Amino acid sequence: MSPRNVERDLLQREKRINHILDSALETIAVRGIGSVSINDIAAAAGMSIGSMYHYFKSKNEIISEILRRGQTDYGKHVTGLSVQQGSAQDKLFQLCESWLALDNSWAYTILIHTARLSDASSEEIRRAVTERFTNNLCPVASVMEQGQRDGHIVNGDPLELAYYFVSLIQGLTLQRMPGAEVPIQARASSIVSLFAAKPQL
Amino acid sequence: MSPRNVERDLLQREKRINHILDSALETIAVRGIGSVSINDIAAAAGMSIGSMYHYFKSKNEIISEILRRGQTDYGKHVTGLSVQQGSAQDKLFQLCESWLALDNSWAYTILIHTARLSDASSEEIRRAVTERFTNNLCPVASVMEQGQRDGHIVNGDPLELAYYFVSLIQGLTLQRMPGAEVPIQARASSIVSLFAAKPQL
Amino acid sequence: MSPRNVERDLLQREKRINHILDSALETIAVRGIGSVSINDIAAAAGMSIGSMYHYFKSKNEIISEILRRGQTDYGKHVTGLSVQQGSAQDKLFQLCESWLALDNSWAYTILIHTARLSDASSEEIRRAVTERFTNNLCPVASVMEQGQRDGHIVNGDPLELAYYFVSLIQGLTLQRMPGAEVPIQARASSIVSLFAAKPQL
Amino acid sequence: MSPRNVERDLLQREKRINHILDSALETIAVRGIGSVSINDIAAAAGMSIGSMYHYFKSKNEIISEILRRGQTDYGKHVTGLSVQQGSAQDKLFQLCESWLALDNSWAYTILIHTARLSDASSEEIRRAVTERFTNNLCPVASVMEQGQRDGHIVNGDPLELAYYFVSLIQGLTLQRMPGAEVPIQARASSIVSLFAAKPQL
DNA sequence: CATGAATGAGGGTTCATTCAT
DNA sequence: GATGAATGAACCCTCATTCAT
Repeated sequence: MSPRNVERDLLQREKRINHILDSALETIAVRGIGSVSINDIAAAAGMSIGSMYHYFKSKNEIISEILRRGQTDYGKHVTGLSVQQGSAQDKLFQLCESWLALDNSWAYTILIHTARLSDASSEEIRRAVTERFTNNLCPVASVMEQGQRDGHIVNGDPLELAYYFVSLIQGLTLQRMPGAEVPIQARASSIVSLFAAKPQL
Repeated sequence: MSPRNVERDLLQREKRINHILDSALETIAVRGIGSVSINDIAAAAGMSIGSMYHYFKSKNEIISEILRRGQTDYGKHVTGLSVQQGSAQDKLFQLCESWLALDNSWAYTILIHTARLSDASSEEIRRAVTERFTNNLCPVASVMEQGQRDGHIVNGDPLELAYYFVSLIQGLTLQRMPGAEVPIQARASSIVSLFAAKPQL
Repeated sequence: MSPRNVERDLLQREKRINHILDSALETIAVRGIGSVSINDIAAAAGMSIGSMYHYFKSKNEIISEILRRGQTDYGKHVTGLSVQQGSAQDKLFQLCESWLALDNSWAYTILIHTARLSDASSEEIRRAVTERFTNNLCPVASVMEQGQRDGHIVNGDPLELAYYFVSLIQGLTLQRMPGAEVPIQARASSIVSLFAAKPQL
Repeated sequence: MSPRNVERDLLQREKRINHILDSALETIAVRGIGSVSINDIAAAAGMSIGSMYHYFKSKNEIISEILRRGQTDYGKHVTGLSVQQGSAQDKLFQLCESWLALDNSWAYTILIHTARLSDASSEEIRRAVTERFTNNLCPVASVMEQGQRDGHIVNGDPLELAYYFVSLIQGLTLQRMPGAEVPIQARASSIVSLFAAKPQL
């Protein structure tokens, strides 16, 4: 009736959506994306199947939204990092560490890769994921640039270096799938040092 | 007793098996591993569903065999490379190039990652894939070692360096999924140079 | 060419048929009729699937033949028993004992019941089995009659008594399915005594 | 929260479950347990295949439930009979009559036997059926005991006598499979008289 | 809005039977 | 005769989605 009710309803809706997405991500992280059904997500969110379809058009949209949220959050995070005080190496080191930690971000990375690899996800999802991935390279590239200006980072196109850096990290993340871990330790300092400037004799 | 040419039958069987595996790989490469059904594979191979089960115990076994074949072949390839004449840098360069080329090996890499990521593949498959992956790191590590002896490759545990090198390449491969390609060029020479020795001043 | 070869061929064929039937019965006895495939029978007989269809028109015919053989053999056995020397009670006792023993005859009984119960067996099989079953009651009925003449067996239509006797035994056999045995001991002497004459006061 | 009438839903669910079980039993009675598919049961119940799996976890569970219901109902029936007024012979007579009538109980008996014989039913089902069968012997045994106290029933372990009595009835039931009936009339009075006391001279 | 029963296409798998060799 | 590869219909079961309540 009153505008306040409408507003409150919208807030309520937003909260529900976030709750569903959180529950879904949690479930997917534990059980894998392929074997998670709408039923499972609904159960995890403590809601009915029907409600899922009030908030999302399809299962695909849920996955899509999880990815969008995750990548957007990561984008903010890495952008924040890039404009911080500190050396480029420190920033790359932090990025490495936070990625190699097997926390939430890890589940996101796996999910992102799965989404891009899987034909279960639509062409549209795959394109959007890739686009955001590419955009998220920019802050890393600017860190590389900063490092080059300071003489700490190897020469070359900063975006290309960022591309290698992120691909390396993501490649490593893949090797750490629970239940199929490669028994080799990855160390952030070693990784960063690969990108260190090579002084000319 | 047996009026059939047993030897020829065995050859025929082997040929059929290879044909199925090839068809399956091709189909998976195009359509993705998750949504490829036995039906699809049978159609691609030009055979009936029932025939699939003459040659393989289950769909899982087909996937499993594709992976085994691919990883074994790659293992031979990289081992051969490691014992060749030539500088370590050349060898890494060749490895890069052959990987970044979007040929068959690319489809294998995707398949391997998907298999490791997907909960559709059984625990057993994931473990076997990871084990072979780890074993295949050894020849690369020996190339790293050779390079270090020659003063061309950066210091550090050779196996760890190999781990980074391969992860980097594989990470890049992921970014090149058809239909979702990151619009950045990866260049083998740049990648190899990350692993180049850093002369001390 | 020569008549002797034809004759020998026929003998060979008969031997093969018996071999198949024996192997099939053995397999069925162990694994149950429902889960035994032509493939299994062929393997047990050490022959090829194709050969099965040289000797039998269908799987149904194999089952059918096993039943026919088994019931015919049993018919001979019980007829022999009925014309032997000895008291009616002794004969019934022997019949009981041989039936309650968990030997080959037990597997036949189960098979017969399964065939009669199962819709997997055709109407035709079921009718044939029932007809042979009914015929095989006659020798038992004649034993009952003998017992009545001697004053040892209860009054009543001998065929009806035989029907009860055999049904009782068969009912008991069912209760002794391996893996689902009723934990009560059946004793031949008690069973026979149910059919003992009831002296009038 | 829930705009639906929860209580009515639960009632509806119960009704549906019973409807499915009834339809399934009917279908099985006509077509046999082995060749009844989920499809058949769904068709008989006028529902979709998917719905079956809303109400039951598996085909096995449907069979299991039919058996449980049937045996439990029978257990109540026979227990009620055993504590009624009347002579033991009357009670056995009634039991015989109700069993030999080719009504619903007949289908249950066949189903029970088939379940115990068939390897299609799981080990678990077979065990449960047998256990309930054994328990259901007790009321019959107590009738036997009553008869012995009154001097109307033959001597011997009451449970063993009950075992024979029930096995006899069940054996007879088997001989009356529609389409394969043994052409001999079974009469309740004759059967009961087999268990009558045998006066000592 | 909330609910969960209903749907049915599609998944992997089995197996009796046929037939070219 | 002997063989076993090939077939394809049928099995049980899953699950994204719809819709009456």
